[in-house]
Amino acid sequence: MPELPEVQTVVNYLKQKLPGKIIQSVKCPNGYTGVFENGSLQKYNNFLNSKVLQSIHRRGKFIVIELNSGFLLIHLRMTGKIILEKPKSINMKYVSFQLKFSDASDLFFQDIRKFGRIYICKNLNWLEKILGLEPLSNDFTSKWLYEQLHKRKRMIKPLLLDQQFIAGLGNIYVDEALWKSGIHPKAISNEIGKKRSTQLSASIKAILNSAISFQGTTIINFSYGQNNKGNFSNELNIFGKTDIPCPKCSKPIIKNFVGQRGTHYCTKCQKY
DNA sequence: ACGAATGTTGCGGG
DNA sequence: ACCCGCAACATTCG
Repeated sequence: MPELPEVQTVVNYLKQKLPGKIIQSVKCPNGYTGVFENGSLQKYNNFLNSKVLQSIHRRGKFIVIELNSGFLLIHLRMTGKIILEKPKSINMKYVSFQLKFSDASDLFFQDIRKFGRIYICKNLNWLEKILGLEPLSNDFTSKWLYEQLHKRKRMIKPLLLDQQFIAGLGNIYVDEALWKSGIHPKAISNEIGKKRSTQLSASIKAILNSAISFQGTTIINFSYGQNNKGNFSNELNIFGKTDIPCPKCSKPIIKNFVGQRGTHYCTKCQKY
């Protein structure tokens, strides 16, 4: 259930391992062909065969692998996991995508819930169309955020989760950022003042950067490489802390649904 | 034992 | 434009 920091962590890991590898073939070990977002296994084989993996970066929650011609993208969704060194006990039942490289190594995409998707494309124009601003980019300023919040009239939490608005935030970090900036998850975007809006943009950047430095958050099953876990779990203030005293005011933290997403917040610290 | 919930996203409908 | 409900799927928790 990777969000921006987890995807960045995976990308940082892949960067040291993948560049230079040459694809020999594509497999779908468990037969779940729904993993191929744009075409059949046959088409993926045709497109990827003999391609050289070059640079790797993150855009939103997408892992973008640049090939010598075209791109290979991976979206982990809820339970997707990339494994490079084959463990003795890998359960191929959950591996829906596999790359075999010319040096006899492999990339396994293991995905228990099968929501993850693999994309192939010639360019990234379509991606830029569907994704909003990168929250860690220089363009994401307090001024930008304030203006954007006031152009709309939406509940702040669903808005922050909207990938077309800001790319990369998910349930954990939105809850954390709203708590840190004292904003109620149901607050209406254009009613958030300059001060808290500025606080929000700063909180988003600070939390994401901190989470990246801790290799992300593992709650249930995020891991990368050889089962490395994210260490930001210990740094969470609000997510998953139902009934635990708020670190700021000691009032027990509430969990409710906001826009169909489980949402943690403090009714004393977070105001409309 | 069974229904509900899980960190994601996309769709259709109002 | 936006919100809601539900869908994809498997596992775990209460």
